[in-house]
Amino acid sequence: MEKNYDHNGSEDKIYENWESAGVMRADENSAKKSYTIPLPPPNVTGQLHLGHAAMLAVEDILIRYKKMTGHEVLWLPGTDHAAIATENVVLKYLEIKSREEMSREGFLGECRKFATEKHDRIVHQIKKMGAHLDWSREAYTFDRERNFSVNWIFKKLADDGLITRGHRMINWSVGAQSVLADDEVEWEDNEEDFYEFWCGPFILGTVRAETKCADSPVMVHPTAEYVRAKNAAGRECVVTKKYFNEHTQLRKDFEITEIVPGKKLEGMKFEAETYAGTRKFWVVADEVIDPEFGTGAMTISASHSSEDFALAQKYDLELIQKIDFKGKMTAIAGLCEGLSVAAARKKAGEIMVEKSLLFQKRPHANRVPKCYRSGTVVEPMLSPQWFISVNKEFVDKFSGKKTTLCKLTADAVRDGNIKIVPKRFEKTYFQWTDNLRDWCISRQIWWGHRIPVWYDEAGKIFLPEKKSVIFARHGESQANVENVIGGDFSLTESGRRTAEEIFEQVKDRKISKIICSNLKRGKETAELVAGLFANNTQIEVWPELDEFCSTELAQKSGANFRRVSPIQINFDELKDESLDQIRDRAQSVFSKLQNETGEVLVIGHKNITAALFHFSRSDDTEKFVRFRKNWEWRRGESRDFEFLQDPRGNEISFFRHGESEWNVSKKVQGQHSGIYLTEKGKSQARDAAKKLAYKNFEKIICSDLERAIETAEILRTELGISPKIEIWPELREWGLGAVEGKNLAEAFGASENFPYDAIARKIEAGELDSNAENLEQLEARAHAVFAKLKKEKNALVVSHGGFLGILQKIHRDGSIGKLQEFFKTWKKLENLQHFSLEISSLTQDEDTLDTWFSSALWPFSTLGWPDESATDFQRFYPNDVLETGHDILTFWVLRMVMFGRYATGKCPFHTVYLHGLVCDEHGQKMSKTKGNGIDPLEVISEVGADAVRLSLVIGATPGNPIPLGKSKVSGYRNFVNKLWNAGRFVQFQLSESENVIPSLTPKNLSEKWLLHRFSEVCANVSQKLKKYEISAAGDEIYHFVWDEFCNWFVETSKVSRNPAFLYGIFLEILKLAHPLVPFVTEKLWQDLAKDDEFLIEKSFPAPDFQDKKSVALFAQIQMIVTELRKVRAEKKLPPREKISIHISAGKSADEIAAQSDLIAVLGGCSTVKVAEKISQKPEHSVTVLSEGMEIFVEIPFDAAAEKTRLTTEISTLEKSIVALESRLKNKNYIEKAPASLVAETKSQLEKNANELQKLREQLSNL
RNA sequence: GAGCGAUUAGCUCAGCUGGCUAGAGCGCCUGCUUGACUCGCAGGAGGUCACAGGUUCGAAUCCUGUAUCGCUCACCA
Repeated sequence: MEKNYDHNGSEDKIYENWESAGVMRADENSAKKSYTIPLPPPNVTGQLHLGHAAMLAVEDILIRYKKMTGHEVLWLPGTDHAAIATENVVLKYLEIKSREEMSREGFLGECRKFATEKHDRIVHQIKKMGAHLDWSREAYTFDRERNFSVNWIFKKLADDGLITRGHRMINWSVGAQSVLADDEVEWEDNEEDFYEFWCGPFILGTVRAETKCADSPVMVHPTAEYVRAKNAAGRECVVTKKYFNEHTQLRKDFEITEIVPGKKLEGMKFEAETYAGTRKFWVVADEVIDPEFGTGAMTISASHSSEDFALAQKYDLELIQKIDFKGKMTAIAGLCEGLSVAAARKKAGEIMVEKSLLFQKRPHANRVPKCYRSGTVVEPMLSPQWFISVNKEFVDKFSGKKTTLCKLTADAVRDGNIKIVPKRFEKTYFQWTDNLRDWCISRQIWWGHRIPVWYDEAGKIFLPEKKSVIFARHGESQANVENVIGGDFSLTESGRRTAEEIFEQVKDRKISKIICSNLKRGKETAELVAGLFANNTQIEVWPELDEFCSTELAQKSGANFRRVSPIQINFDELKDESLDQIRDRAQSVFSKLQNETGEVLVIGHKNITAALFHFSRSDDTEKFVRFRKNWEWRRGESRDFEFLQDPRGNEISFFRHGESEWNVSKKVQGQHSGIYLTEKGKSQARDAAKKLAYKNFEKIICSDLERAIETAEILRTELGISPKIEIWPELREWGLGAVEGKNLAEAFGASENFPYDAIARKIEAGELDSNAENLEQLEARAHAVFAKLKKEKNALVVSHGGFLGILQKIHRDGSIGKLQEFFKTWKKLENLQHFSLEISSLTQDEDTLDTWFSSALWPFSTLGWPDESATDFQRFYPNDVLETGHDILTFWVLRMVMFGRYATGKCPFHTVYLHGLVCDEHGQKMSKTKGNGIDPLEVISEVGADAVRLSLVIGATPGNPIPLGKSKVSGYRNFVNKLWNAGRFVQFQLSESENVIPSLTPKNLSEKWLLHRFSEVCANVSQKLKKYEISAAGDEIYHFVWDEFCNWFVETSKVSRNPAFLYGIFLEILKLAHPLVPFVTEKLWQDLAKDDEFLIEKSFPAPDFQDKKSVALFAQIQMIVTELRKVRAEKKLPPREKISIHISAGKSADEIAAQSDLIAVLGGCSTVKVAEKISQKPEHSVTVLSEGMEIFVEIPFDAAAEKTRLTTEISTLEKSIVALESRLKNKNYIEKAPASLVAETKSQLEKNANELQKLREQLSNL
């Protein structure tokens, strides 16, 4: 072993070993109690900083401790896509100013590439800290799985009416042409002109003179006193009394006519000139007006200030945009139109002077919001945004009670279900929950979860649709009986009966279609189930639903007739189809399913269905293998497969009326009325109705011709849901004029069923009479129908063959074009009874969601939610502890609680532990400009991760700044090295004997003492960790190892060698220290312990050894030794020079005498004589008192020096005696203080008095 | 402007529900090439616990006020 611990040589290797051995993976099947911490995901493009390091250290200690105390721990890692931050980094990296320089897809591609590249860096850095993370479950806030959760909760919120769209003030950076988050705005102190100008009789004040061109009401304070004054010229003036008194000019020129409390001003109306024209004003009183500020009156710029906007909403004022998004004045600014804000302000001032509106201009200290990126001014602007209504009531699915998101969030902490460490942050938490405003979740950036909202051309809003497909597993096949895997076998008798079981489960659903694989057992089951439905439901065979067991595997198991459970499938061995291929197949099935309408029943196979369930949300093949192992599906069992589907535009179904009398007699129908359906036509309508039953039509719209109305009525009756019928004459068949009623052959010279070609030719050629509709008319009618249909949703339209064709053609091509060509395809569709058209197409909202939206789901979106039956969710949710920096309590923690309670009904964790900001050793914030920043990776390579962890954890209390400096770090490096060297000592001792078996049986005094102390320390550490007093726990370990084990015990062990115990206790100490310093302890464990397991797999020590007597005796020995050392130091005796001592030890003489060897070695004595009482003090000796004993040390002494020593000791003793006595003299003390304390005081006094007595004797004997 | 926190040794900080002579690390001073470790060992000096009141038998600890510093939020027509 090296003399100094080489962290660089061992840490990475140890971590690799942990990882490859899989010790850090949480076993979802374990029976142990779970303990879960979600890792706050660092920015994927970020670098590890000390805040991360502190977070990792604290969480790792908790995780390792819990694991060693018998928990199944899951510490789930991941990264955050950090929307705005990443976008900015990528912009910089690409050296472009704005993302608009690229296409959306192109830019996102660059972001994705960049994020993937940087991902490995941050992950590597996290590993450097020794974090015991389950990398097999690594997640990313912007992957497919998380996107699914995001959309799911968005949909849920929307369904509960909690998502709204509204206007809201945003920070608009004119320079960057982008919205900024509040924390991206920098405030700059500025001295600006404060304009005070006339507005009718009022004098108003503002810095932003340019915005005062279209304000309407004048706001005053309701109870403040206003002065109404008039000058000789009749000019009126209304200002607060204070303002009036402060301005000599006003006092001089104006004469007070009236003093009015504000309320009387309310309702006052006047017309007044502004710099941009005359406007009407009225007066409103509101408390928000500060009568002390300015003139005590103001007007409202609703579109350019958030406070004003709030007022505008309160008083329902018109919103007038005065500045556009380019930072230029709009037309309302009159002469200032088109000017920049700064120029407009100057110009407005000049106009005010011209119009003598300006009363005065004075300097005013102001703070101006600036864009941190472009440095330009940030304008508050109004823009449409999406919100979560946090104060709106809804019915909580879990409690069944009415509540609000805000209440749910606050109550989680208020009811004690979540504890915040340190507690004082609960105040901050409540301060937020009590004043929570609607959460604006939309961001005008590209890198993020796109808002799952679509609009049609009319601006109507569409949300994703929840869709459910029923899956049922086929019945038992011959292969099951014969224990063969794969192959194409038929159902057994019992397998055939499974169909009835399936039917029972799904009979009440409106199944429109059954889909099955191309394998016999699937098809047969499907056929049997279909047969049980009265209307003989349609079956579709999808070969892509075939099971994926490989033929090789089938042969293997088939040949041996050995049962191979799917759980034993070695996915690497799948030769026929790789995991990647299975994934692609599952995903294509998924997208095909999305095109299905109505309720669909899929008869599936176990493995491919599992793949479908998994890969519909995820691309991760490794996770699929695990998922599959936990996924059970009984034969015949049905399950709902729920997913979200992008909305389609408004889809309208069209239906051609059934066969009419004239169809049979082959007469031209056109718009001729009085034609009715034949019996065949009626039954056609009834059949069709069955097929359309799943659609839940709200309305049937039909033309006003009898054959259509008749059809509509049959449909209505058959559909059984009584949609109303609306008659639209514009849905009539095209009008053919004079030929109507004639025989087809007669009219068009064609006897075929329906001579479209001939009709088309005639219409195009204009050969029909003027009563017939021409192409323009037809086209206009079709467009009118579409325009009207856009307002409908879920309607069924009953019209006529020819006109429906026109509608279809126009929908596809925009115009009729050549009818003949069109009818070539239409002919093929002649027998078609119905079709659907998407009347309007949808476009998705351009905006993305606030990063915190996806982060808020982190504690459960990583565990399989929204699938609440997911193994991980069942096993590891709720989480236990959420540990993070206190600065994001309100941003993140609060939102996790909100979404957690809302989406899962449970608090996502029970404890929130907040660490402080890491700062330098003088408490200064670390910053690049100050140059006091510390790069954790640099420090790790200098001193090792263990030392860094200790530095960040010890001496840090939750919520308070964590000071970190070089000296602190090197101090803990020294500790790690100390531990290492203790290990070296142990190894050296072991090398001196053969086959030492570690033992925890103490044989001598110091071993008993140490084991007793070790028991105490373990208990204390556990206690402290339970209370999250990590610093105190670390401190205790630090001092136990260094002071008690190294400095005392190792020294004593040199006196009486017992390698077995030394070995045993040292291994236990390694376990104790492991959560704190995992690397060095693991290294020592591997070097010393003869054990194949890693240290982390061992139990945290919890010995229960008590021996108070030995502890007391050892304390006496320690005192003696310390006193001797003091004497030696004072007398400057070199260690080589041994001393002789005599101890007068009273009753404990025998016990002390038994330890004289120990005293001799530790105290550097040549002889140690112990007696009950030594009556004669040896010559040339110094006397020291310790624990009621007298120790005579035989050394030449200097009487003068001895005198001063004794005098000072006497005086301190006297002082303490006075204090103790005065306490005991106090009656109240004796009566009110606890008896044990009083007794203790008494004995202390006695002891001190005794010592004082002896010291005085010694002094007099000198 | 509002809220929260801090003020303890030269420096950085512990001190949990009040209770022996207020602790640690670093630094400082004095010794020591003791056979695990100079990234060490032994010993030592150093504090009116910001200030002023109050509660209490008893206050660094609880309460009130003052001062200084820090953090967070809001941003003022």
